[in-house]
Amino acid sequence: MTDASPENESPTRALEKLRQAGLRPTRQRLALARRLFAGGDRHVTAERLHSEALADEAGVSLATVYNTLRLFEKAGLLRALVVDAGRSFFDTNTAHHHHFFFEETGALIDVPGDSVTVGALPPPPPGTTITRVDVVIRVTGGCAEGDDAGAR
Amino acid sequence: MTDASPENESPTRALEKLRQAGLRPTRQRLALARRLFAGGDRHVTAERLHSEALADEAGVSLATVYNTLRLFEKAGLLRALVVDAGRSFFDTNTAHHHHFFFEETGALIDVPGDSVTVGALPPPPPGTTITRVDVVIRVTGGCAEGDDAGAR
DNA sequence: GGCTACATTGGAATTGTTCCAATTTCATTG
DNA sequence: CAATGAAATTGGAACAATTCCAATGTAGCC
Repeated sequence: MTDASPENESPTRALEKLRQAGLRPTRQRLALARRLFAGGDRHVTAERLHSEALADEAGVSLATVYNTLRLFEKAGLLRALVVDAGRSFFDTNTAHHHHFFFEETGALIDVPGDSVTVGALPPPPPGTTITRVDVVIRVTGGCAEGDDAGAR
Repeated sequence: MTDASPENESPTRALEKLRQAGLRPTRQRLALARRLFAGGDRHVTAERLHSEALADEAGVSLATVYNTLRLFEKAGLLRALVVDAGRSFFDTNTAHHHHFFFEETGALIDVPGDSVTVGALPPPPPGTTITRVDVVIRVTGGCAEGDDAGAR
């Protein structure tokens, strides 16, 4: 990741995401967006993203990581989710889907495809609307290998 | 849930819970257990239980509330759940069930009966075992009235 | 009653996150 | 290309929830 090479596509994907959300493409945001959206779907904590981003040319402060993550979330680029006490994960997959959570390692991975089906939903309490249904499948054992394994 | 005691008074129920879990029935534990198990199912945060317990004759410190909640959880008397960033709820209903979460108020209530059915579960990642499946139905609007409404 | 192991406690320490005021960068316009 | 105002970034302080710790208190047993 030197200067923006015109023919390289990964830097462009990040930029596109920012444009699409109408956010000013600053150096820091690009660095973070690149880490978030370059590969496949990810589940990151702020701390982890920060420590990764320290390696990037443009240093990014922890405060900015938090600002940016919340910003991206508001812009619909990320989905926040809380599974474990005292930590938020940000999921780059904003489509409707569910998760496996490895209790030992604290890792989180997507449940493949539509292999979880929530049958009949109960009627929401009067006057309320369902915004989202989260299914978390907690598992133990095995050596979990999500993209966040070892984050604990 | 299994054995009905001869004289099920609320104070006794708490004592029974402690006995059944093999925990020493101290004044503080009894006070907390009474608040937790006297009525129907509850979802409390440590802070809330603490502020309630301050009204009891035997004052209970916040540290003890935390100790006790974790202890009760380990003993299977409570189930911890995390829905919102930075707060744990303790659920007195340890049976398998799911929740509505009111995004505005931060309240949590049980989903009635078995009205949520999780259809086919995906195979857990190799080498792991499913310990639990949590379904959280997030709702907005309406004036949420769980037993924790206003806790925010 | 006295012993010992376990409980409780206040307060300090930790952790994850937000807030804030000062500085830097971005994009625009002259 | 320099000046300019708005928006972004930053370090560090502030915060909230929780855990840790060492000192003190209590339950249950001989």
